[in-house]
Amino acid sequence: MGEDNGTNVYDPAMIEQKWQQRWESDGLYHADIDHSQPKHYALTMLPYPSGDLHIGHWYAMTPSDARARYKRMQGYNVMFPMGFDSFGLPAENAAIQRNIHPRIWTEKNIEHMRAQMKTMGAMFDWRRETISSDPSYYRWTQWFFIQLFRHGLAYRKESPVDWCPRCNTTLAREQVWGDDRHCERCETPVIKKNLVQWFFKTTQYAEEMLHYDGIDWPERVQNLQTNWIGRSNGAMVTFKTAREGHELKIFTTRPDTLWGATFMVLAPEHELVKMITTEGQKAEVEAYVEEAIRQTDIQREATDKEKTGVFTGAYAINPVNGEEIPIWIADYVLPSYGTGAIMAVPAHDQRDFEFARTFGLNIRVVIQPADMEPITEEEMTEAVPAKGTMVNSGELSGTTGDDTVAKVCEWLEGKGIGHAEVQYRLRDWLISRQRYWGAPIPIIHCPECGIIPVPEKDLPVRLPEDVEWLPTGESPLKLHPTWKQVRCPVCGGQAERDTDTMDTFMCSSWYHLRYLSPGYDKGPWDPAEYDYWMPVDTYTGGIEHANMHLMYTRFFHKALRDMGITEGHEPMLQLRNQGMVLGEDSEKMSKSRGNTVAPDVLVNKYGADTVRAYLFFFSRWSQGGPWSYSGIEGTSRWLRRVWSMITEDEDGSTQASEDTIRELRRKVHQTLGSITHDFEEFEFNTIISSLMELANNMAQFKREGAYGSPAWHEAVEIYLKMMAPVTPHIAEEMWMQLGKPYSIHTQQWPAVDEEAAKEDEITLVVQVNGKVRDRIVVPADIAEEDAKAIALASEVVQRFMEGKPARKVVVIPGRLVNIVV
RNA sequence: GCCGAAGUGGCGGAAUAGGCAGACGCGCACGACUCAAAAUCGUGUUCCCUCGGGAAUGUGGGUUCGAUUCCCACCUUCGGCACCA
Repeated sequence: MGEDNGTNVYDPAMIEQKWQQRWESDGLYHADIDHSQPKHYALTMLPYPSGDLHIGHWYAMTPSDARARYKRMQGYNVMFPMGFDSFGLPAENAAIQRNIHPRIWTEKNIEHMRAQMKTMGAMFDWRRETISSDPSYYRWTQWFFIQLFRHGLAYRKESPVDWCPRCNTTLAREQVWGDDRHCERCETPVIKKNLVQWFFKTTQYAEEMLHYDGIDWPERVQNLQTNWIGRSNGAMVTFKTAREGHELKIFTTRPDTLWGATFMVLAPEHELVKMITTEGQKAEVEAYVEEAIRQTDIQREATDKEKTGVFTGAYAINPVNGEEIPIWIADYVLPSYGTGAIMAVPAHDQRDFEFARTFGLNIRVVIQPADMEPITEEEMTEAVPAKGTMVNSGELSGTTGDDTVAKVCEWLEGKGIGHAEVQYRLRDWLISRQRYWGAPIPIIHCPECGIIPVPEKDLPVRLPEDVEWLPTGESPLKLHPTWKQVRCPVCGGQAERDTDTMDTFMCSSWYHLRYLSPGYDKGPWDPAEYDYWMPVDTYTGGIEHANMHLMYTRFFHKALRDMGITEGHEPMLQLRNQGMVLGEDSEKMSKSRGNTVAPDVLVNKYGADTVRAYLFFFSRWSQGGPWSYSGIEGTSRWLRRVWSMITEDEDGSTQASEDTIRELRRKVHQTLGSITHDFEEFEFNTIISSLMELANNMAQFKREGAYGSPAWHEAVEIYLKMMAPVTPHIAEEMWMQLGKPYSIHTQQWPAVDEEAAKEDEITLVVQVNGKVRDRIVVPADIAEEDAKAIALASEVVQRFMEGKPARKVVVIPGRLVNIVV
């Protein structure tokens, strides 16, 4: 063993480069269809090519890689692809600031990041690399748009949408964050604009997306998605205006309070406002509407502000009791939820209560909770939202119990004035972006024929190369002199292309499908590849995508399923989320804080294996946490120790005792058992601790003369196989130095020898009144009675029993005896 | 306000079908090697103590022979949603 010059020091830079080249030239990580093996599609979220790989990328990708490698050693045919989500704004900003074409900027970044990524030593099959800004990719993104359009799932409408004044584009609801409603990307507060935009009907799948049957996704993600979809049960009830008899539908979750409705409120934007406002109220109403629309969402949605509103002069008839009640408008009613109109029940809804008190409107109690004193309108200081017995509610007075709402719905239905209804908070997905660097929306606007999809044979609709960005902030596609000029595919007349591009989340909704066959040109993917690899077995990535990418991709899959394009109900069976690596100051890493950690520098100093191992080790993967430069020294030390333990001969000629050999094998197989479990559960930190612990034990056994024994050879072989997924280079190098067949990464994951792992002796813990008083080494299979006898015989135990008789003795076989006196 | 997650040594974190709290690592201390230092190796390291023990997993209760783990209430931190009818 050892190098020619006699020294054999661990030189990560040398061995990592060597093996990366060898693996690549051998195509060791190529994943091809092989029906003789079970498949495993492992996927980690693809990065945006920002230009520099940061430690967060390593944190997301290398554990995912280790898991994929483990699966491969378990006998699965594993595909682990990588690509780039390469459309998006930063490319365009670079174009504006530095006068580089977004395509060139993106290509350069991809090239650089690909090279950086290769230093990770991950098992990416680069033949399957997919780049979403490539025309061969966005051709199919556009094709999907057309399929959605044909199936009525893509539509255009004018509505008030969120506009980022800095990015000069509209944003989806999910991309507007925080109390100040800022742009997810540049943090500028958004404003509202009334624009005609394309939407996808995500709401059509709201109900289905609430169900997570058959998928193993974290509760947390399910929770976030469920909250975001925001299902609420209630009733739809039709009121009518008193004079003209206009229908006025409202949604309520409390139909049991219908008899307490003393007025109605419409959103200022409600279509009926103009029609019903009386001549006398017109001026006041118009002024209010104008003011409401002018306000920003933040001003308008501030929950702590005083209630404002205006009477329309009109009245509605409450269908449950025929009462005439006034119709007001107020900005606390949102146009975008329910029907944009409510019945107001001030006695039982705090918002309505405040409104009623501000404007002196009637309050009527119609619910009496069981555990409260009888409530009266005069004495109320706040609304009583609790459920209870219906009172003052005509023939339904006295109705009570958990099913009150259901009973009322049934009654409403019988009368033909309403029915049970479900509302969702989820909105349709706004996908139009007024920017250049995205997939052009493949639509032609013809003055004669209307909205016409680009014929599939004409796809892709390519982005023009010769573009310039004007300070107006408008999209170069709109300003381009000729690009939008096109013949209508139907009538042949002069028409115009849609100059908007698609939200990049559209590109990432199906990238996992393009990996199947990135070069395929007869369809978005090769059906044979689809049949073998789909669905994705394990998907890993950041939790921040719970309400964006992960919802869009589910929507996309379900929509395609209903068109007969995909199969199954979900695209990704198992999802796991990593946490975030923070700076040493426990703050989020950022250049402005100066607390970033550069992986390239670390790789140069320690080698990729150490960086990988430290990232696995320092915290629970799902949790993340602060980086530590002194912490990584510990993992570096561990790898150097393992290196010398395995590659250096032992000088001494001691012969290990049988006990030592037995103990060595026991530790090895016990560790194998726990590491196997940890790989299944994504518990990477304890994989490393177990490996460290075993290395400490093995070093001890080596000193005791175990070196060179069959048990030692077995231990080393198993040790290297367990290391292989986490530190692939050093494992491969030591494997080779031991003369084992290339490659360690194609070896079978070892099986636990249960017999070897079994303990012969255990330390029996003896407690008196629940406190540990003695520890006695006994045979592992000791009988309960014997354990009890030994425990009671202990001198220490007798001292603590103080001569009192044992009232009760609890024996947990193999663990402890608790004596109660 | 609503939904969810988390509180364990000086630090990062282990341990939950209820059974030895603090694995593993960092840091620190001491020792070996060295002229010396670094590196490396070894030993120790929750706190208090009258060296018999005692206390301790955010706080207070409860269930249990026994609770970091289960139940109730509260405090703190973080994430998401929020005039959503």
